[in-house]
Amino acid sequence: MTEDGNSTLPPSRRGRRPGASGTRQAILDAARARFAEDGYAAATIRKIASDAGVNAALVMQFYRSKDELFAAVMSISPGALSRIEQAFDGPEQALGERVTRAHLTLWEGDPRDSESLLAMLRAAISRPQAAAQLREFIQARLLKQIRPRLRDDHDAAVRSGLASSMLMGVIVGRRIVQVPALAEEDLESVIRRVAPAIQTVLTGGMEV
Amino acid sequence: MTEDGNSTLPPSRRGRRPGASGTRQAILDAARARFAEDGYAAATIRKIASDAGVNAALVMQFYRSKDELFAAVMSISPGALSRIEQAFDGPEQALGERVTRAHLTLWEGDPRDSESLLAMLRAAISRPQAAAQLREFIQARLLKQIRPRLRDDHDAAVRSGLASSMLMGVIVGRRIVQVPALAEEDLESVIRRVAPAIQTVLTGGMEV
DNA sequence: ACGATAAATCAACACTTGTTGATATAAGGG
DNA sequence: CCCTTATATCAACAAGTGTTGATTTATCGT
Repeated sequence: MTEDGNSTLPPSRRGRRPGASGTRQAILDAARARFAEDGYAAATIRKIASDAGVNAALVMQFYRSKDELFAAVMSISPGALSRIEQAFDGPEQALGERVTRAHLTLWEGDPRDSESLLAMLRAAISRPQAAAQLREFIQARLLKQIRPRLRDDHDAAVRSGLASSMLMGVIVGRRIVQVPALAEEDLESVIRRVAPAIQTVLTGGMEV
Repeated sequence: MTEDGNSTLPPSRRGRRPGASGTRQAILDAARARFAEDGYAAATIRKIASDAGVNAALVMQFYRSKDELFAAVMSISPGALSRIEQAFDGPEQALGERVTRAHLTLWEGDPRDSESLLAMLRAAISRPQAAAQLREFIQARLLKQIRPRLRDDHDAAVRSGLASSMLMGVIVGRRIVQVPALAEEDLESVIRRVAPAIQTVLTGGMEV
């Protein structure tokens, strides 16, 4: 006994930890979850650091500011985006159903994407920068796809903007405000109910 | 800057001001606008007080805490609510149009109401209390009206929840995210495009 | 006129936030 | 081995937050 071997003496928790840490990614994951759950303001650096099992100062050393950390979180995988774009291929008769499904599954699918989007949405409500990002997502990505299928640009912009906004509203109702009837309803059933309405907005007549 | 360097010495701006001030209402108005514009967290007592041309401590003396001030702001006038309820009277064929119009005009009408709703929506994203309030607004008020017109309760709840959420989404797109095509479009045109979709959600078939 | 009360400001507290500089430990190349 | 670099913690700052107690000035009932 009295032998101070190797195991009993790591008193100071300071300094670099042994092995490959992967801490940077852990911080990013914690940040994404926190931003999505609490919004930008309420998601403090200290909480994020704590979630990642790390000191707050380290977060600042990796990502230089809270803003840059947020920016690092705000990205949607190209794969998810292409899945949305593909939704526009096919018979126009089922356009609403495909667009609705693509949207809702993106917003409720892989946390890597859905949490980013939720965070973006939450932040868009309090931060102009995030609002601009979401605006671009809603506008450019969808408009690019919808435009060729509709008559004139202005019409296409309004229709696609409305469709995106309404689908976004469904997400807000389900995930944020958590209207009981919506939050409990399963995704497939929601899609079945919403799709015809989106179809109406996208292709339905209004000039009648 | 803006230092008033007049030579007369109007002694100490302290103490009660002459005349009936109406300051209490001014604080409430400033708070409503700030909460709607900045959200709960970013709307500081000091900013609200400054908007009302008053010291921050006075705000605390009138409304005892920031929470109570917020609660005081969160109320929609009975008149506005009854206007919404009336929207459900009439031929079912035009139900979507009336509900859409009632909603959108409420959300974009008298600032007394629309700012409260915007503030509620913004706050719902960061504060569970506000989320519950908005949930109740979306659910109870509308469900009570829609229920008699639809077959079973579950169906009615889901349909009315979806309609409200989608309309809320349109507001978010127009007022918060500010999707250009939507923000620029005038209200009447938006109603004309959205109404058929809401009609579809409320009364349209799904079992087909 | 007087005293109670309401309306207003001031100064400060206790706390949290993002951020920074110093320091400590590990990893890796020469 | 040493020296650089990446990883980690600690302590503290400056700014901003909601909130409070003391104080000053006007209003109103008696």
